[in-house]
Amino acid sequence: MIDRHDERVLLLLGLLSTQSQHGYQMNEFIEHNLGRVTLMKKATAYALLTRMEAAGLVGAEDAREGNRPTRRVYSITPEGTALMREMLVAVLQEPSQSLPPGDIAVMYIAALDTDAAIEALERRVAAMDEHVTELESTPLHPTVVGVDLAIERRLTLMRADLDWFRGVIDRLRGGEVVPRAVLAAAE
Amino acid sequence: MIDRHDERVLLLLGLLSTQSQHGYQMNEFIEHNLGRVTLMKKATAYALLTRMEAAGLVGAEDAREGNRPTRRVYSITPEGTALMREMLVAVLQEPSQSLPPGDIAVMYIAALDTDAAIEALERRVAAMDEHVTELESTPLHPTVVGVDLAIERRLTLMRADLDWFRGVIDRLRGGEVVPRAVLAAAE
DNA sequence: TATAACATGTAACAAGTTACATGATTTC
DNA sequence: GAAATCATGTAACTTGTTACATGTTATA
Repeated sequence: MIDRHDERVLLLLGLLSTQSQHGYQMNEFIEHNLGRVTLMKKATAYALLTRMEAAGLVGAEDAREGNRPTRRVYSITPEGTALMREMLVAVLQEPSQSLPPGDIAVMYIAALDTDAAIEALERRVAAMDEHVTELESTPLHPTVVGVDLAIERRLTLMRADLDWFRGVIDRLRGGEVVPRAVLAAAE
Repeated sequence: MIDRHDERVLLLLGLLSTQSQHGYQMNEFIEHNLGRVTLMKKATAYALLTRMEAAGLVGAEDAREGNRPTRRVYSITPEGTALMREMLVAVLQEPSQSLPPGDIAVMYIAALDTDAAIEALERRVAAMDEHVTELESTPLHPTVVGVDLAIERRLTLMRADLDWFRGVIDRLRGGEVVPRAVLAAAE
């Protein structure tokens, strides 16, 4: 029921590992502070919390202040803490065999004529450069310890990607990558 | 109906841009030659081809040899060729704001005690190293032009990630990243 | 004789997103 | 008085995956 490789579970467990919180609170925090590390939507977080409660990873208690809507306050359980540790080790130790978006397009780049390819890649490089600059000037994260580390990693990867694409542009200019039919032979 | 940012559409269009082919043929080719660049399953490819036909990107014709099952042979249309070009430019020019898997775990790395973190990261680094070596020794791709370029990019990104993780291990050893509560403050 | 390959597709299921319902309170 | 905030959750929709149905031919 709970996917032990779902990083969003890890995120929610991590948020609860320091403070008991209600769903709305976590969602606001994620939206305002962690937009850079997750794309999880609010409805998904609510659903996940419900499933995590059913799995015994978190406990829940209803609380009300005045006439406001009831808050469902979640607290991490010992099982949740244990799973968080397990998931951390599991995710950290196994390298993600992820497919970088854009790889299919890179594969077919020779299907474009050289000028069009160069133009497209120059736009990409410019946008990436801007993005790197923006990330570099981001102040250290005030609240969540570790976000800076994740951002640092992203910067590293982005810089490497950027350099690689610059190299491809150079090769396109030098005629090393020439437009041609995409398939040499299909068995 | 057809997502103009779906790289799997691009993949299928690319395959058809050189040769008319039937679905089974494309699926076999993808499974045997392109397992490194896509995770698309066969049923998904069949469904996509059907939708692409409805969208006019490909034409289809039934063919039969002897008593074998009928093959539905797809050919790219002028609209398909035009879309392929558009998609290539679009995907190449806009940098993918992708979230590298593992970032959440990296963010919470300080929730582990230092020894456990180092141990996990050493396993990761060893596995990544092996993977890099394997990719480096992969022979140039015999059939699909451009796969080598995509693999080269992956290698670049993997090497950068690898180096970064080695640096984190060093910092953990040097006591620069210390275990501590994950949240400093939640507003 | 059994099972793998050929070739397509459907049905059932799982999971995520969008949009909305609900109803009080605070802010403009 | 209108709109945004607070707080949770549901319903409808889309999409992908797994497993299977189908029936012939080649292989072990």
